[in-house]
Amino acid sequence: MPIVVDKERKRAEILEAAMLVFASKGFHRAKMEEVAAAARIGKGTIYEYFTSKPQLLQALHGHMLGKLKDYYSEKLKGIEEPPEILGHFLAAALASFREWEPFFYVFCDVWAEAGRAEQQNLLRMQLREAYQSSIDDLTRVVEAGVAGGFFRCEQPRLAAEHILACVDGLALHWLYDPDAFDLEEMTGSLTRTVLRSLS
Amino acid sequence: MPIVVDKERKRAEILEAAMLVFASKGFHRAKMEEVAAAARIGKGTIYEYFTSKPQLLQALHGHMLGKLKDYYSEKLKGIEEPPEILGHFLAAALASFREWEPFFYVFCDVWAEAGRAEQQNLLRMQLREAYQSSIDDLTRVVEAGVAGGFFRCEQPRLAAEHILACVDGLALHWLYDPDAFDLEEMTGSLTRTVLRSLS
Amino acid sequence: MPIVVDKERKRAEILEAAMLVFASKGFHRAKMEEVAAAARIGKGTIYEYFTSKPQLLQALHGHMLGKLKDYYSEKLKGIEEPPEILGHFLAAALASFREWEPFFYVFCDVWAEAGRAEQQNLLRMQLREAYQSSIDDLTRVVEAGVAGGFFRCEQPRLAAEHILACVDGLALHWLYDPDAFDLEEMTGSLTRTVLRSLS
Amino acid sequence: MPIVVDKERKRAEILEAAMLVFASKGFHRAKMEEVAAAARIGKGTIYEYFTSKPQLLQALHGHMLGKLKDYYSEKLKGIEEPPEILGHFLAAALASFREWEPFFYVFCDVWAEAGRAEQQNLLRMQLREAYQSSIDDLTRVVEAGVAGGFFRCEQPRLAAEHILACVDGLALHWLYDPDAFDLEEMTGSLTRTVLRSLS
DNA sequence: GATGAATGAGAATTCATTCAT
DNA sequence: CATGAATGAATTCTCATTCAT
Repeated sequence: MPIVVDKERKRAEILEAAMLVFASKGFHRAKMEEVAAAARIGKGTIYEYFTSKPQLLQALHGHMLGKLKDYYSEKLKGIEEPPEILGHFLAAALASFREWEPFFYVFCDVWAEAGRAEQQNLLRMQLREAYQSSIDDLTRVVEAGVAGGFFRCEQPRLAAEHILACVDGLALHWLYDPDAFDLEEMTGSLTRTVLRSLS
Repeated sequence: MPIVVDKERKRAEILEAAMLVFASKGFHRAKMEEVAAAARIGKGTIYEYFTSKPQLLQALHGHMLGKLKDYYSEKLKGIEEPPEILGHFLAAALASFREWEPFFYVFCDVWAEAGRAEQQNLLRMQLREAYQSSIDDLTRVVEAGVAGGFFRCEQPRLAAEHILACVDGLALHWLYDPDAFDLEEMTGSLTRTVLRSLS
Repeated sequence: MPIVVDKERKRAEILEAAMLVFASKGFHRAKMEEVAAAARIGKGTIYEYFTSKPQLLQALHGHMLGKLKDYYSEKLKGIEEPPEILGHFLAAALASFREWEPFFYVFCDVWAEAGRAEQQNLLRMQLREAYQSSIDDLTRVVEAGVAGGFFRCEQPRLAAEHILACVDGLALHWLYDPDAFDLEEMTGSLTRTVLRSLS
Repeated sequence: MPIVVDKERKRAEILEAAMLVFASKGFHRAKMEEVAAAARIGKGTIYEYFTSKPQLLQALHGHMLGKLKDYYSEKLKGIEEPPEILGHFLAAALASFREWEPFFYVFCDVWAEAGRAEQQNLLRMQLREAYQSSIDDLTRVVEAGVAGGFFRCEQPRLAAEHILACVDGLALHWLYDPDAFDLEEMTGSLTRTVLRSLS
């Protein structure tokens, strides 16, 4: 089914274009026309793939979540021991600040958009689910670590929350002040702190 | 004889109105007219106090930072021992999620706006300075704790970063999913984790 | 397949509409919406062809200069003898007061707008060039008349200035007081005076 | 009645301020507040002396006409012979281009404003009367010249029209292109042409 | 399916004017 | 009288979206 593949590819191209444009100009300042230009298609064509600008952002968000998931899968492939998983996760997370910087700018737009509850607010639901899912994954790692005798932790889910919150908070801080701290140094420091707090 | 007006008070009233309106509708969806209505003044009057909508957001951000500072001063008044300071700080921080919820919504707008560098981008600079200042304060607490024999910590500044990042990340998560965790439980858990990581 | 439009024709239609609207209400009192309505298009469409209201005026000015040029070319076609050229020119000029009355109203707006130097002030430059060009043309006629033994004139350029200034001044006066003088009578009188001053 | 004198003086000060502001920014771009600032009074005070912005322009126009009249009276004082009067008038007129440059900018605004007939349009009537009056004066000079045997002229009023139109046209041209011609040279040339055309 | 010309709802901002002091 | 804080009508310009081709 080559036509379907083609459609899928074009959709992805639009999303990539949207990401770059939204990241550099901000969701509200970016024009659909600019996204179209970046995707090398006509303005009207976007509407063949997405119903509206907010929906495009939501789709982009979903797309980004998927790419992040792939990124982590890749980085954590074959790693078995919970402490190691955590270490690699943190390293991957902090490394992503630089590698996926545009993502984080778009995330800020998502946060700003998802904030106010509206007609269903799919964006907010999507955000929530993504968070839940991440916490779930991380909680499982911590639990596995406890089960395997690596960690000691009475409330694994709360610990997972701490870890993820820390990563998000650092991302935000780093985004607005890349000189605030050294990413490599921070990776080491954070890993040590997290592992120590679980021992 | 010209009408005498407390310009400072009126300015503050507009800022309070802007905060509520921006928080509930989002910066971009909110109209200046709505802010004016909320402040019970005419549309044009806002421009006697602020030069533009973005500048109003920036001023609001500064206003909010000031109020948060006062809030923390109040909550930490008279507390001397570093571990206690940290505990009260964390309690105050998590309590502020609920108490100052509108602030956090506006912060999301600020993050989205501050992201893209424009004419100087005062917003970004203001954000950066506020962050630096918070980190400085927290670092000093950790250092005092080390000096007083309460804590052990080789890189107080990085520890301060961890703590602040964690708070911010939790705020964000809680904002979009108030059921994600119980605030009181989290306060205890976070305090324990932080204090343990410094012992 | 995109809609094919004769952009040039549409542009001209907007300019014609703008001329009528500006002429009847004045540049500053006319709304873009009125121009659009007169051109039977949507408000936003004007901005597909012109970047701003002042730019529309400038474009209109250029358009009018072109039409005036065509008008004179037409009126003077095939006339060879310098005295005859001058006579026909003056007749055409005074006749244009009535025929192109809207033009002159718009010229008043142009004069008022072009006055103050701003970002380059294309309007002023355009005005200057048009004037220069007219003076050049008229000077050449006078010179040809001198060369052909029809006229005696030591400073043809200054003479050309007199003639053109006289026409413009009369236009202005007639515009605000059509009863000030009889156009036909004035045409004869002016022609006689000009020709006598060159003999 | 010192109070009345004071009122009159203040009114004149506002008019002088308005002239400078209107001349430099244009009637429509100038703000009442700027006029007030230039007159060193409060914004509201203008309305104690003038009922509206258009009325201020109209009053200013009247004020300027008066000053011009005084200027010419002064320049032509004691001159009796019609040819000399004409010569001095033309010299004064062209000299005024430089000396009273702001006047001419404001005149452009007046032309643009007076153009469209509205509720009575006092401005237009004022303009017309001023023109009539000038033509009358000039006609009388020509007639006196004819009577005195200095000139030969069958239609003195039309001749007066030519002269005045020429001056106005030159003013306009010079205003937008001060390099178009040399004022002194033009004065001589114009005087010679005018006197010759009347001989 | 793709396009981009056309659209008009919508919002920020301006500024002449008013009027309480 | 003079003032300048307050106002809101008015207008430009933007841009997401539509739809004829």
